[in-house]
Amino acid sequence: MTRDTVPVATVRPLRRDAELNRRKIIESARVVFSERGFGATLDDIAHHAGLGVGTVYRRFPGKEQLVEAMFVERMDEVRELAEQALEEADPWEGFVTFLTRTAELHSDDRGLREVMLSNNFGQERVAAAKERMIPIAVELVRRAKASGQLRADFEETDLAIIHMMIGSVAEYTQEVRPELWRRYLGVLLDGLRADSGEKRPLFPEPLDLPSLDVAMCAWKPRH
Amino acid sequence: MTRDTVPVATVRPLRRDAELNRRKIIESARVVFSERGFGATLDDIAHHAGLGVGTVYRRFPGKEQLVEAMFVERMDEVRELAEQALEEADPWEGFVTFLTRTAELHSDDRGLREVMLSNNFGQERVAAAKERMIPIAVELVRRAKASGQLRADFEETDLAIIHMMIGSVAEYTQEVRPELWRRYLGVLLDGLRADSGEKRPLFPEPLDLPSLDVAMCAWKPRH
DNA sequence: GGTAAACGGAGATACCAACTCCGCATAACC
DNA sequence: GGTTATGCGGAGTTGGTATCTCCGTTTACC
Repeated sequence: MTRDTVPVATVRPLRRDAELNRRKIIESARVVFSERGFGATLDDIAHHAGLGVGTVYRRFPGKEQLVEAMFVERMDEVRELAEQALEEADPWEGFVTFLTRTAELHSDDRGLREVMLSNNFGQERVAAAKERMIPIAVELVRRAKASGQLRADFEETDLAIIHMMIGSVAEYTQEVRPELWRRYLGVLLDGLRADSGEKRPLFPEPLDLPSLDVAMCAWKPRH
Repeated sequence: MTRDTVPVATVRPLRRDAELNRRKIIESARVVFSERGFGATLDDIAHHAGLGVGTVYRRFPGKEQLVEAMFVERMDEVRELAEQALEEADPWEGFVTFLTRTAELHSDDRGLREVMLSNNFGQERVAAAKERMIPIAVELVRRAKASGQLRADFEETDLAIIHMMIGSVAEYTQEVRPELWRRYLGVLLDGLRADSGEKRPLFPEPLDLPSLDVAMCAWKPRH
C-alpha cells in the first residue's frame, strides 16, 4: 500500500475555478440567508454569487444541505456567547449580556433566527448544536435566579419565547429602525428583574407615527 | 319618470337561496379568516360554507372586498373596547384592560390581528376605522402616564409594537398553549408600570421543553 | 311550466420555487 | 498546442398553489 493509494476518501480535489466558485456560493448564501431568511431561493444565491443555478446544485444536493453546512458553526457561536456570559462575575449582567448579544445576532441574521426558533431547518447536526446550548442556557438562568436578581418564576423555556418576541420586533421594524428592538428588550428586562428598583430609561426613541405606517406597509404575515 | 324607474340603486333583491348563501359566505369567511388568517383562500371559505367557488366570486369581486366587508365592524369593536377602557376609574387598570382585551381578540382572530398590524389588507374603510382608534388610544396612554402609573417614557406607538410582540407569541404557541401569551403580557406590564412595587406572579405556567419543541416544529417563518 | 337567476366545480391562467440537462467553455495534464 | 475530463450557464421541466372564469345543470319564482 503506497502513500498515494490511501484507502478511503481520496477525493480528487476540485479544479481551481470550481473551488473558487464553491467559496463564492458559501459566502453568498451567508449574505442572502442573513438578509432574507430561508425564504430566499438557491437561484437568488446563485445570482448574488454571479453564477448559474446549475453550479450551485452541482456542489450542494439541495437547500437543506446548504443550510446545514452554513449554520452549525453559527449556532456554536451562540453557544460560546452563552459560555462567555456564564463567566461574567455578576449573574444578572451575564444574563442581560446573553439576551442582548443573542438578539443582536438574530437581528443581523434572519437566517440564524429562523434556525434557532424553528425546527424545520437543518437536520441532526443543527439539532445537536441546539442540544449543546440548552444546559448552558439553563445554568445561566439558574445562576441569575439564585443570585436573587432574576425573578424566581422565570424558567428556561421563557428564554426562547423572549427571543421570539424580540426577533419579531426586529423583523417588523428592520426597514425603518433596525435597532428599535433594544427598546422593548429594555421593557422586558425591567419586567424580569426581581428587585423592585428604578426602571432603566427606555432606549432608543419610540417610532413616530409615519415610520410606524411604513413598517405596517412592509409587513406581510406568513401563510 | 315613474316610480319604477327610480334613478339609482333600485337593485332587485337577491333570490332567497342566494341571500342565504351570501350570509353563509360571510359567516364562513369570519370563521376561516379568524382561524387561518388571510393566507386562507376563497376556495377554503367556499368549501367551509358547503358552496362552490363560483358562488363566492359571484357575490364578491375578490378577496380584498370580502376582507373589507368583514373587518370594518371588527375594527370598530376594538375602538369601542378602547372607549370602555377610558371610562374605567383607574387609568392604569383601564390601560391594562385595553391591552389584555385587545390581545384576547388578536389571539382568537388571526385575521383581525393581521388587519391591525399590516397595511396590506382592506382599503379606505379599514384605514378610516384605524384612524378613528388612534386618538382614543393616545388618550388612554396620556391618562395612564398622567396618573403616574405608566412609565413616563412610554409612547403611543409602543402600543402597536407591544401588540405585535404579544401576537407573535400567541401565534407561535397557539397549537400547544393558546393562552401562553398572558404570561408574557405579564412580564411586559411589570416592565411598563412606573412604580417600583412588587412584581405580579407570572401566569400561566411556562412551556415545558417537549411543548416548546412541538411549537418550534409547527412554526415556519414568513417569506 | 316557463324563465331568469343562481349554482357547482372542473379547469384555464398565472405564478413561483426546486431542480435537471446538455451544448459550450476552460483548467489541467502531457 | 492539443486533448480530455471537469465544470459552467441558464433555459426549461416539474410540481405545487392561488385566483378567477365558464357553462351545463339546478332552483326559485310567477
